[in-house]
Amino acid sequence: MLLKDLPSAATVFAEVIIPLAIPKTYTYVVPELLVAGIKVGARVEVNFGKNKVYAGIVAQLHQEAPAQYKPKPIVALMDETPVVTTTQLQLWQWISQYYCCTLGEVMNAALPANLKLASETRIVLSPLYHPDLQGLSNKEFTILEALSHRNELGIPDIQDLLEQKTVYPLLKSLLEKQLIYLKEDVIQKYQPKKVACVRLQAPYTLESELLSDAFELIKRSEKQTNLLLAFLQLHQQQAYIRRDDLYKKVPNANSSNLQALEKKGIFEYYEMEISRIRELTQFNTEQPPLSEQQQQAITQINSLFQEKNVVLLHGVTGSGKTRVYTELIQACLAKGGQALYLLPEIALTTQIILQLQKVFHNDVAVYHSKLNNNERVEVWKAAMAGKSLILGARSSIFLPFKQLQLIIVDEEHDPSFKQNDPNPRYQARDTAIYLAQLTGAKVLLGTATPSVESYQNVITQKYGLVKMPHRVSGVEMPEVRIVNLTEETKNKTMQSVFSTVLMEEMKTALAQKEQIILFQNRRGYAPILHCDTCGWHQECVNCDVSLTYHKHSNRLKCHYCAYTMDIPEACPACGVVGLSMRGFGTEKIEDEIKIFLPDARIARLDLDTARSQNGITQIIQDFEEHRLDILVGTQMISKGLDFDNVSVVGILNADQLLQFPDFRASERGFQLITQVSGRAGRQQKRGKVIVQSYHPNHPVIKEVIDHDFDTFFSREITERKLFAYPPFIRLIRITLKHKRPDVLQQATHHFGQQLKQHLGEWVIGPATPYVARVRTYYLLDFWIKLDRQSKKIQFAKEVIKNASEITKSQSGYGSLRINIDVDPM
DNA sequence: TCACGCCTATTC
DNA sequence: AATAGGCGTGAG
Repeated sequence: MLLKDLPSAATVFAEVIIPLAIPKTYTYVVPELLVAGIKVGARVEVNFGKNKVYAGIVAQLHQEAPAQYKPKPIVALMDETPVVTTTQLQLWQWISQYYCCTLGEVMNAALPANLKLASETRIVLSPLYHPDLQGLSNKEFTILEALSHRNELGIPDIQDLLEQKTVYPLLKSLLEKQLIYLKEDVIQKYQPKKVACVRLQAPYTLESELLSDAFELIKRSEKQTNLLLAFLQLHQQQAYIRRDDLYKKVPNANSSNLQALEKKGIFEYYEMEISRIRELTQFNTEQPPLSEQQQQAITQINSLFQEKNVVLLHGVTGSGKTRVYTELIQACLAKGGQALYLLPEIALTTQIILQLQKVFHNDVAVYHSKLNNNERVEVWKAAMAGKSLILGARSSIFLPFKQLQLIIVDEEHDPSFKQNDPNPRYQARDTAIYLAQLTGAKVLLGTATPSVESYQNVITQKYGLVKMPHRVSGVEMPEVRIVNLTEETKNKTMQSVFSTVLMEEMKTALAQKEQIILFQNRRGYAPILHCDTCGWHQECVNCDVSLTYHKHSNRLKCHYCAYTMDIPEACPACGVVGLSMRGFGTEKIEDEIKIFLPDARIARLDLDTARSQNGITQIIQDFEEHRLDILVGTQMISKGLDFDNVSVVGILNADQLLQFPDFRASERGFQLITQVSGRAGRQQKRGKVIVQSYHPNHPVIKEVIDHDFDTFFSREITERKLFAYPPFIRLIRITLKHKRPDVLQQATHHFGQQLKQHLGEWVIGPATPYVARVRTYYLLDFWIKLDRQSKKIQFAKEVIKNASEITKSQSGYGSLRINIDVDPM
């Protein structure tokens, strides 16, 4: 070995997180030139694999040379200051360990796309190319042809061009013939937003008397004079003047007028980097005074925070929890802390954003999935710079907080805090509690319907509890009435899907110009297209579910994958013409109301109507401002919306809400019905809730009617204990997926044996899940029930990881997918 | 005979 | 996750 190959004693190595689903960090040499500048938490450009370039995050720096291999060098540093704090790295580590996924997957979820880096192989034409070249294959020629028209192509472009996936051999041969080059570009994607602005040129300044000279200079041009006047006027209100603002102020001015001013040495143009975080111009700091109940709650929360890190605020719908939050946030900010306000994505409507912006002005930044990438980076940087309040959905726990002192998790019970599908399958509420431990912050969980887990933590004294049992300003809880659908059907008093009682209440409400919400947790028109003769019904070709009929598109749609198809004219099984519809969804309800109440203004809020951009906001705003009388919706309408004129809420089929195929059925049902009911009667008047059900004696329905959370909880917790479900045990679900059912069977057997060998009777399964095939993959589940000692849990996770490694490495099981879901919901 | 597709190992 | 290399199958 040559002397120069020997690592000197001072050689520095970096452990780098690569944004992929690979289990470890990778070790790179830090070239001597970069040693001084490299930092933990900063991004570095590294080569990975044969010819890939990634932006990795430095997780650790050390001097232990790896013995087994010669590490590659870091290509370049991408940041002078870290983009990720050490606290975040600790959080990532915890998530990857607790939720059984790789650090790379956490990194992918945590980092806004623009802070990641794209390694895009671009193909460029070589000057050696000539159109008359001989000896090229058709495909090679096609590529070169395309390149001579466009000067650059990506791999996906070429795949599209040739309509085939494997293009690499072709490119390789072209590379060997030196007809193309590869341009391996690492592209920095984030671009600050810039706007064209105008300022005074030296020697002119705002106050100087020289300005009169300027006016003198342009006195013959009315437009130029107006422009200068407009400029001075705008300067009273804002720090910088956009060119577009000037045009708005002086509508008849054009660019030649401005250019004239520039030529005369009065104005000059410059590019200003502006923030994409929308700035609010209207201020209104006045908050309503605290009610006695709110004041008490705040006092209790603060005193509980002395001894507990987490407090549960159990306040009925309409008790004014938000006002309590704002008070606590203000106190936190006053101490120089940052606060994070987490809530379900769908509840992040303009309603709550505006409400908080009115109090906190530009101290609020909003972070959610609808932001574009540049906006995300700006919120990221704002958080790092110490932005006071971040309002955000699930993923905002990943922001780089500097001084986090308070986390509020609103609608704490909401299942959407759990990410279910791609890794990391994390529960944002639980992760937030861990994050708070890292930063020394306090956590307030707020809800009208606490999750069984959280409430059990109250019972065991782990969390503090504060109650707000009354609605603001003495409004009564809504009156909940139950309608027995079995009887109504028997007595033929149903009008389509509406009972007489509901119909009458709706008519009364409309007559008094009050609004109505109808809740049906099923979208589409009819969930089943059914042949009455032979019993056939249409299933999805990719999944084990029946297709839902959507009237709007007049097609059958799968709610698990993207599949849609035309309606068969006749039954494909027996040939009888005329299939009938079974069941009903939001779309049908909307249609039916139009028949019975033709004058009512109706809108529908579900995944189908909300998909179109701004859909949700528009519909909610219309409803708020009384341009609509009736809102029909799925569970979307149950989340954090406050309307002040709703007097009737109808739940069309409560049984459906109690039929979730798992142990959380009752909990979900109780939460949904209570939350939807809570939309009724919020200002002066007591609202009415009509619950239609075939099983009016179901205990959960009784408990909802009585607004009796305590009875619900004690009954539910007894059952959870009896049947060994969370919160008494810890649950891990492992799903195995394969396109071929026989292979899946074998692999599952193999995998199950290993699990059972180490975990014994803790392993349940394999069991066929509720939907046994999704997107052409067959599924089988294992459930692991563990007692809550952390040692055992850690051991079980190791066993699961090993078993999946071993099973996947077995020949024939290469394309087997194994998903591990810790604390599934 | 080579091209394509499927499977497997590997990535510092 | 991405991808190169190994090996088995099919049309010229």
